[in-house]
Amino acid sequence: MDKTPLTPLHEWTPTPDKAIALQRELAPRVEREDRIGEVNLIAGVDIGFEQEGAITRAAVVLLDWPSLTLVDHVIYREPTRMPYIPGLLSFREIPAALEAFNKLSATPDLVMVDGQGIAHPRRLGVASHLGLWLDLPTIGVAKSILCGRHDEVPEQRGGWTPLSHRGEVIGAALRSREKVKPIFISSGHRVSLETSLDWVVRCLGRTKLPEPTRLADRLASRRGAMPAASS
DNA sequence: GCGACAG
DNA sequence: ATCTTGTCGC
Repeated sequence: MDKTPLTPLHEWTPTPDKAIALQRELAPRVEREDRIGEVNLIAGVDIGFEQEGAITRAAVVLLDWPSLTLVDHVIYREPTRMPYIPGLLSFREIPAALEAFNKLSATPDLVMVDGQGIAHPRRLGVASHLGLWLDLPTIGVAKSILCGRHDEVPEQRGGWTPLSHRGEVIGAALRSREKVKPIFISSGHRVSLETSLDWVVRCLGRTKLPEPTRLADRLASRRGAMPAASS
């Protein structure tokens, strides 16, 4: 495996062409097979914005497995560095996400990210990119598709259909809840698609999004209160 | 050249 | 992503 240090995004705001070149360079380093140990802590990550998008707000929640109890949570704010460009989302969100991660009280064994993993034009969505940086198993949990297509999704909860792009299965459309539009799961780093689906389903409450992502979402967008931390 | 387009 | 209240249905 390539051990070359990754380019530090926090001190570099790339132009679109440079960002794309970096994605092509990093994509081969993403591991799509399982390389995940015992899971006791699962993290959820999401980014929100304030003041017309001028401020980026990163939120990370840490949940205990299997109780799915909130163990810790962090919110980190900083000036927004880059505009949103489809396909280059990681360059806009990762710097803030990493800062939030550094303030976490413990290192998670698995991370669920709001966005695509390898279900990306160059196979390096935000979940994969973040996984490389953290060198942790990550799963992409997206609410809509960036690229790829799929057939009808089974109606029952837990049913899924492969998401394909250019003749390759890059993820899955998952019915996380009956009678609700599916969510899109893809391996981020060090977790296979099958294992990703297992974990997402196991973390589902009676809501559309799995707990890690759902809670990070609430924190990042300033809605509702967080369940009391246990300990 | 014409759409599509994570958050 | 964000602006935003109530409301229909399981």
